[in-house]
Order: sequence, then C-alpha cells, then structure tokens
Amino acid sequence: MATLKEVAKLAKVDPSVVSRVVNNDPALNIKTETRKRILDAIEKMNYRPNLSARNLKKGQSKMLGMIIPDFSNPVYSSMIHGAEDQAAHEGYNLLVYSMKQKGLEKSYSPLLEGQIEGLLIANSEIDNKEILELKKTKKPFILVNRFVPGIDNYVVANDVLGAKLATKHLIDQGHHLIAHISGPLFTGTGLNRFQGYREGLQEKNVDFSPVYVQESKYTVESGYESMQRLLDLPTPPTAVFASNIMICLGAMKAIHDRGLSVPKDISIIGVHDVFFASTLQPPLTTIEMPLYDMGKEAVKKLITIIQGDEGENERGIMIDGASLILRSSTSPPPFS
Amino acid sequence: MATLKEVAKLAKVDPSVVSRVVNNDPALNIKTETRKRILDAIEKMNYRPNLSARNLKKGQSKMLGMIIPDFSNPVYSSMIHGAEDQAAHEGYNLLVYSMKQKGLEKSYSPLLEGQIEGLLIANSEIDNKEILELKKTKKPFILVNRFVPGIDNYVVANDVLGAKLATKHLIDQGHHLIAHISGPLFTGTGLNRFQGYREGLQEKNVDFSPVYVQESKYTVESGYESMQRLLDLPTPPTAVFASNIMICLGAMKAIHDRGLSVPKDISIIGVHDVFFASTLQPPLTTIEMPLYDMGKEAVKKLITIIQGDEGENERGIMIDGASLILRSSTSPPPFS
DNA sequence: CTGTTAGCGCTTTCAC
DNA sequence: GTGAAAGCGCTAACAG
Repeated sequence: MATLKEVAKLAKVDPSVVSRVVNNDPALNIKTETRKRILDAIEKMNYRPNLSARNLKKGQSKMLGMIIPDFSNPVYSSMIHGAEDQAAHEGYNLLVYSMKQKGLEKSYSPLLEGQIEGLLIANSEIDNKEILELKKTKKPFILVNRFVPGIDNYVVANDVLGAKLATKHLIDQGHHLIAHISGPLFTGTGLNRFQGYREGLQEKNVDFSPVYVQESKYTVESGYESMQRLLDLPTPPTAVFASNIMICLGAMKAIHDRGLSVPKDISIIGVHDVFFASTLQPPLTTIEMPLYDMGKEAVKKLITIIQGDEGENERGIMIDGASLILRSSTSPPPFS
Repeated sequence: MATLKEVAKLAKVDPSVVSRVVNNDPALNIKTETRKRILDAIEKMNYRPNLSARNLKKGQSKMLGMIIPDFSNPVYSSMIHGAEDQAAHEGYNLLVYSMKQKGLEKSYSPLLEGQIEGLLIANSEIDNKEILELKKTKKPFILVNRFVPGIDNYVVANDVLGAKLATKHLIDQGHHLIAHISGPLFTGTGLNRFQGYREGLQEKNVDFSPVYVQESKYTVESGYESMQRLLDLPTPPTAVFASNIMICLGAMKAIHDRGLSVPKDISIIGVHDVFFASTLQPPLTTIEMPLYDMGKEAVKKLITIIQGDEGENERGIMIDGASLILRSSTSPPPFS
C-alpha cells in the first residue's frame, strides 16, 4: 500500500528519517517535532512497512519453521505452543508444517530459500539419513524430542526418568507383573522409555521378563494390537506401562474389548498428559513430560545457533523433569 | 548463499537468463545448450532463489495466515490440514497462529505488512467489531466456521443439518426427553446447532422444553457444569445432544461422576468426530462435520479473492454434509 | 539532526 | 536467443 517513500513525501522529510522512526532507531537523534510529523503521516496513510523489503535488505526473515507429523496428534500441540511463545518472545514467527502431504524436500525448501532462518524438526518420520544430509547445508536446524547419532543440535526430555517414574508407581501399587508397550525401538524416546522401564524394575527388584515387552508404533491401532498380544499370554500382566498416549488409548480399548476393567483387572499408565486424559473413563494416570518447555528451549537454542552464525559445537540439551499425574487408571492388583 | 548473479557468472550468461530458466519461463526461448550450462552451474553452486527478493519484486509472498484459538483443540486440526493441503496445492504456505499469546494486533500485522497475502480466521474468540475493522483495510481474509453479520467472506458447515441428524437419531432410538447443551448462542455454530435441535424435535413431533437447554461454552469444564445442572432436574433427560466434542467430554464425565452409565442411563451424542472418539469408553457416537473440506474451501476462496483483487462481492459458502458416526454412546432409553 | 547514496537478489521490459 | 538496465521498498553507512 503506502510506501515509506510516500510517507516521507507527506511528512516532507527523507525516507531514511522515516525509516529511523519506524525502527525506533536507538540513535534516535530526531527532533520531537519532526518525529511527530512523521508519525502523523504514518497514521494518516495507514503505513505499514513491507516485510519482504526489510527482510531482503537485512538478509533475514524473522521466521522459523517447524515440522510435525500431524496436527491432530495431541503430543505435539504443547510443543508447538512452547515454540510459538518463545519465538514470539524473540520476535520471530513460526511456520508449522505437517508432513501429511509434503515430502521432505518441500519441508526443507523454505529453509534453503531463506524464507525461514531455522528449522525445528519434531518428527520421527524423517529418515536419519535425510537429516544428516540437511546438516551438510550448514543451515540452522534443531531436533526436538528426537536423537540422531552425529547430530548435536537437539532438545530432548528425560524419558528414562519419566519411564522410571511410571514403572515404579506401578510397583509401588503392588504390581510385579508389569508389561511395557514400547514405542519403536529405533527412536530415542522409545529406547529411553524402555530403558527407564528396565531400570525402574531393577531398582525395585522386580524381575524383567522379555515376554512382557511389546514393541509398538506410536499409534492407537498398534497399541491395541500389542495389548491383545499381552492379554493372550498364559499369565497376562496386571499392569501396563504404555510408552505414549496413543498406545495407551489403544491398549485401554483392547482391555475393555476383552470385557476387562481398568484398573480393577489391569492398571495402565501412559506417557503424555493430554488434555482429555482426565475426561477418560477411568481418568488416566499419566506421566507428564515437559513438552512445552522443550518447544521453548528448542527455539531458544535454535535462535542462538542462528545468531552465533557458527554455533552447533555445543552439545544437545536435556530438559529434565517428568511428573506423575495420579488419577484412577492405576490401583493395586487384583490379588494383593 | 549463492546468488543468481554468481550462477550467471559461472555459466557465463546474464542473470536475467538464469532467472528465466529458474522460473521455467513459458517464453522459454533458451538454447538447450545454454540451459544445460545454467542448470549445471545451479547444481554446482547449490543455488536456491531468495524468496524475500522474489517476493519483493513480485509484490507477493505466497503465504497465507490462519488464526486458531489453540493447537490442542482437536476441532481445528482437520481444518488446518484441509487448509494446508489446498494451500500447498496452489503453491502457498500456511502460517498458522494460535491466539494463545498474541493479541489480535499481532495476528493481523503479518497481513498488513505483506508477509501473508490473506488470512483465514477460524476463531470464535475474536470480536465481531475487530473483524469489521479488518474489513476496512481491504486486505483479503475469510471467516472459517464462523459467521459475522456484514461479512460475506465466510465458509461454514451445515450445522443445522448436523444438529438435526443428531437429534433425530436420539429420537429414533426412542428418546423424547432430550437435552441440548449448546455452544455460546452468540456464535453461528452455537445458534445453528440449537436451531437444528429444535427443528429435529419438531419434525419428529417431540415437545421442545426450554429447561432441557443449557447454554454452555465450548469447553470441557463448561460442559461438565451444564450436564450437572441437567442431572439436577426433577426429571432429568434420558439423552443429551452436545453441541461440540469438548462439551461432550465434559458432559460424559459429569454423568460418570454421578455414578450413572452411558448409554444405559443416559445416551449422549456430540458434534465433531475427533480421532479418539472411538477409543473412549463407551465409544462415542458423533456427528462428523466436513472440517477438512471447510479448510480446503476456505483457502480456495481466499485465493480467489486474492487473485481477483476485487472479489468479496460474492456470498459466503456453506459446505454441505454431516454424517452420523454410530458407535455405542447412544441406545434406547431405560424404560422403552 | 537530516539528507544522499548505494544496494539487498531478483524479475521484467526492452533492445539487440 | 541473450544482454542491459531499471526498480520492487527498505536500510545503513556516510556526509553535511
């Protein structure tokens, strides 16, 4: 619409002066009177700076990108909000893509084309290889809730701790036949939660039994099937630790479909305290992970990398903290 | 990184020629040999066009914005996906903001600053007044799932139809004491679903009773409270039609907390078939609205407006269609 | 305290 | 078929 030049003309000053007041130039040696005239002109013409021009000039875009697998996956919403808040706080916008329809190529291109200055990858579906490839471009990016060997720019949670919390809670309730439906064991979260499960068992002197471990995907369907297998065991578990909320939902359904009841027959606990956990029947006991903070910290670190130009020699970050949200899906086992 | 100019130098041609091949200029009068040389140079230098520059030059940004209230609200994820898909299809990117931390001002500014070419407003939290204000700027925007008097750029679903479907289903099951927990009655969706409820009742010759209507917000808490009030009635309803999924979740919880059972004591049906509806206990009967298509159509129309420069004289669009997703939260009433 | 100048990287007439 | 030149709107030295 109105350009800086036009404003300048109306205010009878040079465009550069207008630029200075618009940007609140710290060297604000501008006569109060002139400033007022300019401000008036801006107001009158309804002037708004053109970002493309500014970005071109300054070689920046003040935009960050974020790739997630799917907007409907509730696990990501907290991360997005954290990232969004921090980005806004630092004057950046966040462009969130789901991978639903885009290939990776499309997800990277905004980065390569300077549309975004950095990329948050919160997505287990992208191949390690492709990420290593991206590294070669030297463009700033960061992995969120994910670990890839050879990449130091990542922010993860303490999944071992969270899993240990869950497992120990089950043991404290009196269970010792505790199954684990894990995430994919080629993912950092899946692996670490599995490890936390084992450590929790060990620290409480409960035997580990491989038959009680079902490797699953992070989906409702996969959780459902895994739970079925567990229920088919000669001695089914009395409690289940689900590696994430989707699995947990599927597992609960499988239990109900067998005519069993939670927690009377089987206790269940899952990672991720999504908003509807408390509305489920029974209300779900969960482990809350610091998803929001992960998003926040990821953006913080990403911006550091962007500004440091070099960066990326630092190690990854682990956001500590995981809390047991006690509700009603866990209770002592039937015969204890 | 590498600029067009540098590529040109390497390929020993003029920058303009490079530009033409990069853009696949339809007037592709370019010798195959030259083109090859240029392509090689691009490859070798890993050249990617700078979008800020291109956008500045062409006075566009190929970006659309979308405001939603909250990423964790599952109602919006389908709309986002639809919008995203269509945007990608037409060569646009979608910048999705939640209103969580930003004021309206911040949400509009990308539009005014030319960062985005158009805005999808999928948000009941924004004041009508502010939207009317936005209209004055003549910038392209469109309302999604929302109606504001005086604004013709909108895409809505057939909420009356959806509500009628739900109500009639309940009646067909044998209910006649059917309550409705409505959304806010100053919103289009709330109002239309209420109307659909009344029409459904009327068409099936069931009496309408104002005491069975609770106006609520679209939140779990509000649904919970409304349901409590309904249960406190001298003659509580035997079935409930919840105006959206959040309300439905809250209402279900209230029913359970009273020691009542769904659907044995009370049937319940809600609008919006979110992914976890089938995993609930009991699996929820819902009305599926064409959310994905609304997102898609909204983008389509928005782009039309953007390209038509004028536009906006057309009327709003209603995406027809609503389906009953029959599961187990509805059944015949106790004594029928 | 304000104006001049140059240029960010790209596209687009218009020439040749 | 390719090159020259101008300019999108803004900012950042540098003068004055």
